Amino acid sequence: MLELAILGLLQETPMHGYELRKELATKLGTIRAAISYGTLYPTLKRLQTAGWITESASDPTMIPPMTSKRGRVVYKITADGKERFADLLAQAGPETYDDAGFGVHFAFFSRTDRATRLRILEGRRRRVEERREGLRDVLSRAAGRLDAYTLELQRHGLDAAEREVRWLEELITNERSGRAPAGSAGELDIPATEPGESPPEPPRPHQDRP
Amino acid sequence: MLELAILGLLQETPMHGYELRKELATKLGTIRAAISYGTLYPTLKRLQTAGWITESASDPTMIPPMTSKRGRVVYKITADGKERFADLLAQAGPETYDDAGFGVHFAFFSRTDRATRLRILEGRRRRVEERREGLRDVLSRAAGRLDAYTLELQRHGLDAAEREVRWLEELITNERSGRAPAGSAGELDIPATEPGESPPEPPRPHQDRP
DNA sequence: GTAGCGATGTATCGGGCCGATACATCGGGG
DNA sequence: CCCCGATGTATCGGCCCGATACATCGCTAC
Repeated sequence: MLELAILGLLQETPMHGYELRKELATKLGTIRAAISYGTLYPTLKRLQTAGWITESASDPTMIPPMTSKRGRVVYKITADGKERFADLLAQAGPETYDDAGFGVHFAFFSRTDRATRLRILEGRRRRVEERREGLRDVLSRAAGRLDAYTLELQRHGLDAAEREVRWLEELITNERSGRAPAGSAGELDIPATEPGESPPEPPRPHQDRP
Repeated sequence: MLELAILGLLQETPMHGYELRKELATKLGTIRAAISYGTLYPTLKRLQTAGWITESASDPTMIPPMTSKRGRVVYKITADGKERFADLLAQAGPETYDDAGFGVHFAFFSRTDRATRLRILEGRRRRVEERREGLRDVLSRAAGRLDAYTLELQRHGLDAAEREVRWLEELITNERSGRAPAGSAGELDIPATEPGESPPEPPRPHQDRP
């Protein structure tokens, strides 16, 4: 999961670990509060070993001071890494539909073609619906067996599940009719890839108002 | 976290692993789908080593057949284990306020005294409020920097956070005025603690839902 | 000036939890 | 009679986390 997120961010611009962590935190703030360094650095090492990213010392953005005793390490995505990123984005395993997996995929939807977006949204919807049904079962069948607080917890969970299904339904409808999310702001932004890199991102059929 | 949940369930009645997993799934269905055996069995071993639970072979509920080649293993909580459970229930570290930690604690609120309940609810509220503020910041300050999908994700997360704060607020109010959750069903059940232990579980008024 | 402090920055270690996998028994339906 | 799905116990590799350690930079306070 982290792999996908890191590759995605490095595709926009090279970064060092600390920066990466902050970007991760704002981009995936809904999913996980902040990635631990105990996760980040080993993962970066792993990606490097696999050849998806490369490490280059000292950073040009820090021009004047920085006597560089121990320079920061800047990570950059490779061609193989970009390929890997595209693969991860498009392919959907079961882990694509849990909270974390879905969140990461969704966060990079602007780099995903519409067919894949729909596939993922529908997969996620199915997942949440199953969860919702499970909770309904518990609340109807096992109601007498559980104490008031446990029941309240289930009720709150059920409410959240129902709400998410509705949210997903709305997103799916929008996708089908060729609209961007909905949003109050949000430019079409992020060119990121050089011209002539990937076929995705269909004509971008504008977006009309809510 | 799992430790607390297992101790809590075994306090009600002895069980074997498979059963434990199912109970865990229904009681904590909102928190984690189903606990993995790769987690459960090592944890049970750990609890056993620590002396909180004991393992006894073959199960009386399976009276007639069961030629018992490899009997099921029934786990039972010890006196030390009950003490440990009480400690874990009352003490609140930072991990008590994340999604999983809070969920488990809340699920055992009927075994917790009111003061602790309030402390935990307020701690959780603070946590969720921080998260909410973080999301608001991103949405106002970094809005132009993020694509439409990422923004939509943040918006949805913000909505969920606001909703949870309201939910917690309601629960806190109820606690202060000496009411149980709200519930549609759910007996006062589970004596569990010997008489003369805690004052909790006051009467239960009502409150409707939409 | 210098001492502390908070932000920036890289890195490791022990441990919890997960998914995949293996293996074994039991009741029932085809 | 045989296979299948539910019941049941158990291990292994691997991801990810929190705690910890260490070093530099720019700022404020004394």
